[in-house]
Amino acid sequence: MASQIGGESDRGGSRRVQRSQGFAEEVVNILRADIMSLRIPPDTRISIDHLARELGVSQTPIREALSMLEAMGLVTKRHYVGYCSAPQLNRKQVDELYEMRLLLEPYAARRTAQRMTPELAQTLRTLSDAMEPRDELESYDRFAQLDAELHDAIAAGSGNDIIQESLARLHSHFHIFRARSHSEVTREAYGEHVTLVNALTSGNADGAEQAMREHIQKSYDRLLPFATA
Amino acid sequence: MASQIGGESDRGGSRRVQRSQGFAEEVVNILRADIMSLRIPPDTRISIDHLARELGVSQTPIREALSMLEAMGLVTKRHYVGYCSAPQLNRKQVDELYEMRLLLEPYAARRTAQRMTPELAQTLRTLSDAMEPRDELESYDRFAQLDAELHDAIAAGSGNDIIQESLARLHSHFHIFRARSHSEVTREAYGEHVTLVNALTSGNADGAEQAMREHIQKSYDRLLPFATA
DNA sequence: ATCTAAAATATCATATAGGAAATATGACGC
DNA sequence: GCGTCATATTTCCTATATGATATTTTAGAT
Repeated sequence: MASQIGGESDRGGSRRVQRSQGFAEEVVNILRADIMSLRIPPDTRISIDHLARELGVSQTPIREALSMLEAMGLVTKRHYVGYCSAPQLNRKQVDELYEMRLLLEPYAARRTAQRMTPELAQTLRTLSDAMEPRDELESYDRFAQLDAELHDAIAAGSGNDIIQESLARLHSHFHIFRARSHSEVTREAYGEHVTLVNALTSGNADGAEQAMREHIQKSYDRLLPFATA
Repeated sequence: MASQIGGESDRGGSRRVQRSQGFAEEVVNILRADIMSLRIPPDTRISIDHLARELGVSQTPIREALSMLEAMGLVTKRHYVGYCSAPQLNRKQVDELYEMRLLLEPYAARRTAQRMTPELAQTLRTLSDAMEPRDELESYDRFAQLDAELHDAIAAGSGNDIIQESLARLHSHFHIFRARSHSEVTREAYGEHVTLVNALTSGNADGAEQAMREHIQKSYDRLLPFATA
């Protein structure tokens, strides 16, 4: 078994949930952030009552939150055993993920280019600029966050909410796999993003579709060496 | 307010849950079946404690089940108000759904044709044959069920589990929209399915992809007259 | 008669308690 | 020393109780 999450040791008992809408939703946000940031490593037990004590709420909202995360595929459940964060993606799953991204994202980029507005162009440029690798010490977490926002903005720009939502779901699964990557990776990706955003903001549908396709393929090539199984 | 689900009147108090894995999972299956079969109409209140009394379990597993269904998008939740079955899909959502199907399913059909096995060919033929409109009185529910199984079998045949799962999710949303349809619709769809299965089982990748594309487009044309908003 | 406002009710949200299963611990025999 | 079995503990699963909020009903005034 891997390490245990939910014990009294981590987080020093600080971070309490604050009632915004409901406890369950807040717990979902906390756990999703913890899982996607790898603060909770993959395939790690998540104890209900430890978590309840740590967050200072009862077990009921915790169970609701874990049920939702289970439906999202971010945690798994075994009867009378408990919840686990989702395991690492294996090689086959990474292949499948990129196969699907290649079907959806280039098309979304094409549609977004066709529907481009000045406001969206500004948003894309801002995101792309923020990813410029000016500081070598910049964390990969930040890069991953901005990368996710950029791809989500492009998906949203396509006007198809269902595709956008599906891609967001894929991305959350994908996060579990990502490696803490090196500066050359972010530098390469930056250049591809610039090419992509240029095609998008100029309304070049063919160019945007092609740039997205190449970007995803190169992203796959960069990622593959880190594949475990 | 629309009608109320969960009262003591419907189902005559028969159908009790039987412990197989956990109550929550069983409740999810019951509610999903009820929603997809339109036994629970769209946009209908789902009361927690009524449901708990009806199924003979406490509120906790009910809440877990509803949380999962909410994450799946089959029910919506408002704080301190309760759960509702998802509303009808509007015109835009139907368009988006078919736009995405056209991206995934023809490709899946192509891959499935390339990977065809005798066992899968037999399965597809069996499903296709079962949908032959021999009996005019046959229920549309049964047709929809077989149609879902056929498309799922093709998606599974592609070898890409993530695409298969995504399509299954789309399909469950789609069920909410479907109209109780007429015999000519099932007859048309049957012919298209035969063409599709023939291309698939003969390993004709181009033909399968094209047949799937045309089938989905025609399915869209058949469905559109029923779009509400 | 209609509209407003306050009380009553129904339902949700959370907390707590007890029973059931699985896992961890330790003793015993080989 | 190693494997097996019984016990103890942990953790989960379900049920029930309490408090909070929205909705409905009802009483009163205009």
